[in-house]
Amino acid sequence: LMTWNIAVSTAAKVNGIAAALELYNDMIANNVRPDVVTYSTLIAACRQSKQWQKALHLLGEMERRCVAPNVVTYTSLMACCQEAGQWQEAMQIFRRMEAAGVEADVAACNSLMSACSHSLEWEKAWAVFTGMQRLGVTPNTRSYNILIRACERCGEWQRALELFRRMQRVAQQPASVVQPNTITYNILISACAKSGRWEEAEALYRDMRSEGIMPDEFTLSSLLSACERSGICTQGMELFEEMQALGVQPNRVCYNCLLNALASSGKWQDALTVFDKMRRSRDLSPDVVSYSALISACERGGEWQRALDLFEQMQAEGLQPSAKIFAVVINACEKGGKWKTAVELFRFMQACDIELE
RNA sequence: GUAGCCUAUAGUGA
Repeated sequence: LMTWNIAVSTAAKVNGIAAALELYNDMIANNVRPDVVTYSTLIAACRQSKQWQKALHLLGEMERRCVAPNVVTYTSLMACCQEAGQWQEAMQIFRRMEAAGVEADVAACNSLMSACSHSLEWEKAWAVFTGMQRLGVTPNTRSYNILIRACERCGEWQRALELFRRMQRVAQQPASVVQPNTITYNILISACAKSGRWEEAEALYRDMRSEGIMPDEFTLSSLLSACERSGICTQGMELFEEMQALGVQPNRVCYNCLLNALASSGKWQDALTVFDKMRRSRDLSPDVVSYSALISACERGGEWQRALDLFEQMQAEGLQPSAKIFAVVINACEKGGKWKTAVELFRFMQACDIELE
């Protein structure tokens, strides 16, 4: 049975829920009785493919086969309720769990809070957090992360910061299971990035470093995104180097963020350098976003010929120019007085069935 | 030795 369960789990991870369900059917055909682990694995896999209905169906099947769900099953089920507005379903599952006499643990509470967070119900998430004490459950790092994220999502920034401070205080207590981590800081930094608060983002990053918490690709891309929105790029370049020295391997998103920051500062030469480095030193192939940023940078610098060359180059690489890229290239040609080319591009765009906003 | 929670609207044109 355990061998089957391992196979189901592996199939779900590698080939998705459909493959896992096939194995499940094979189990039954071979007269192997699936247990609670089998079902929990399958239900957890439904989350990946956002198959909330399938998860519920599996719960029904469990009951039909007289397999009792445990706390892991319910937690996985609640984790399937992260589509907007499904917090009430998650609440129902939680109550059902309690009614079945299954005790909630910290993961179950976290899963419920997370469902509330995705439904933009920070007050509900908060109520769950408060209720944990009553259930004899101690909030952990993830609990705080979820609640901070819930507040941040709902625009309750002050509350998010207060929670963060509380988290830091709780972390000081002996044998505390709470410790701000990379994700905690990433949530806060990306919130700052979204509203272009570079200084605050940078300050958080410095705190993070002084606490000895390692940044990752998300930290870097969030900070670079903050740079872009604040029209700063030299500090972004520095951060890019600094993080590599710390062992962060910038991925494509990081490069794209840096390219965007350079583009919005009009640094097309630097953007070209970064673009080449992305290819050569990291072996990352540029995507439509990369080209979009680079072409914008050239357009802003009046480099219409270069913009056109890049436009051709991306197509030679099999990339389909987006509406934004067409707009930028056409604009570049107009600025360069290349009316004829601009008109040709416009026709080509229409032939590609792309419309401008 | 097998299953669950922060992980994806935590990060780029979107």
